[in-house]
Amino acid sequence: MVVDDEPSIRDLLSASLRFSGFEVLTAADGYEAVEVAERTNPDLVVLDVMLPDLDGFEVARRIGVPVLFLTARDNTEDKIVGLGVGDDYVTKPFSLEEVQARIRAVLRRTRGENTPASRLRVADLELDEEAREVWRNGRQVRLSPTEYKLLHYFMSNAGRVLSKAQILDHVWNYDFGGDAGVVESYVSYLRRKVDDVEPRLIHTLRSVGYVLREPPAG
Amino acid sequence: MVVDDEPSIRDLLSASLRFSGFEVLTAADGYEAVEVAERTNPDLVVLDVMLPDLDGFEVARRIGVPVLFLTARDNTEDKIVGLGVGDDYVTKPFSLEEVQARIRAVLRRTRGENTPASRLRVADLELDEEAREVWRNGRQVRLSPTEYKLLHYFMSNAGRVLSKAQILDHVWNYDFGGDAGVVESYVSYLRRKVDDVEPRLIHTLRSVGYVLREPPAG
DNA sequence: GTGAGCGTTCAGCTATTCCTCAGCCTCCTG
DNA sequence: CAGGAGGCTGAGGAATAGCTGAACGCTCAC
Repeated sequence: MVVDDEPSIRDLLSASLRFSGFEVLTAADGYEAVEVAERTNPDLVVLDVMLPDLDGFEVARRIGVPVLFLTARDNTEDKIVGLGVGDDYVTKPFSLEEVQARIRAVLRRTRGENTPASRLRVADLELDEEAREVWRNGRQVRLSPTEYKLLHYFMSNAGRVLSKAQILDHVWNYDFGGDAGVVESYVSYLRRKVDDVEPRLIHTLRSVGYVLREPPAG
Repeated sequence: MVVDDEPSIRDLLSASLRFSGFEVLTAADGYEAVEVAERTNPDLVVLDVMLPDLDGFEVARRIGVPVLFLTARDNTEDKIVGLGVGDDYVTKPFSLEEVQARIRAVLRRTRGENTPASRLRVADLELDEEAREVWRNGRQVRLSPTEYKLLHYFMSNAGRVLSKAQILDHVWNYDFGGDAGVVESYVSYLRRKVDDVEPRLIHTLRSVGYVLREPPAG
């Protein structure tokens, strides 16, 4: 369930989550959130701390399911203490990759240990979501947060062609004002760090985008 | 079994204990506690001294299973010590690490000596829960209470990435109002005391958190 | 009362990271 | 083959997260 009073945020999140295969309900304020949660018992609630009526914490306390808080990065950032066990928070403005990663982490934590180890693999490139580690050709690679998010996006969409605009929308914060040049920079960083051996996995499709995939045998 | 009339405390404790693998029942007042305890015969009861109906001492007397008392840091604390009731106690506000440590200690004591010596180990870093002793590289290290709790939390979650918020929620009291800077300070203390030799075990994941683990061979 | 140990805050410093930009390269087209 | 659009990447400046020494109270034991 997604709870935010700003429709743009609500739509952004629910569309992105639905696309990733989640079933999503939404609520625009605290009372509606409590009501819907009690009726449907969602697995997880993405919850803005700042709601017009009830405080986000109050909502969380009342509905008693795992929560991922959304909070502004201003003065109150550090006030997010007293999270329930397994809960987490993300600061606005966020990136969709960030939110989805946190959601999966919370679900993994609260659903118990039966969740399979989350490990993405394409050829000899491996990414461990839990440990946040990346390996290429048996060698561990150190990535900065943005590099990691970008590679994660590539790997969870391996074989799919991604335009720079798509990449920007998922990996960068939703308020990012710059142009797509930054994507080129980070693709360049990634190539140097994880794609400097054969077979090359990150391919440029001129004036279309990029794709990460194992080249065909031929 | 967790007995407290405040829902937030009840939820905090039961979620945390469930996550650690305990089976948890809850009760909100004294009569319910006695009733549930008689029916289910729990291994241990975490019991608030101050209940709306029955006195916590009275509940403990009636149900006759090992008890960990929760109490305010006031004269009832002295009462517990004076009466010699209960098997141990923790003062509110507590930290989850504290409560879990006490629970395990009580269970170890009341279940007899068959419990294996609880000793955590990561590389040449060792922690003896019973003796509350820490060794690195064959050398014993003296830690303050908070340093010990933090290291214990790290070691029981070795290999798992922990955010500062998570650390704050487990190691610090639930009413702690400060910001996450204090975690950085304590990580710094720990590094100086137990992580000043190779291989380094406490690793910073910038803008994500920390992880304690043996660095991979690669 | 006094001193030691402890918890917490804070500020200066360092290292990392992010982003922009400009120049060069590559590919495509005519 | 010339030109241009699109792409690549090194350099650099600004912002940020994290580290740590120092200071300040608080508690507790003596």
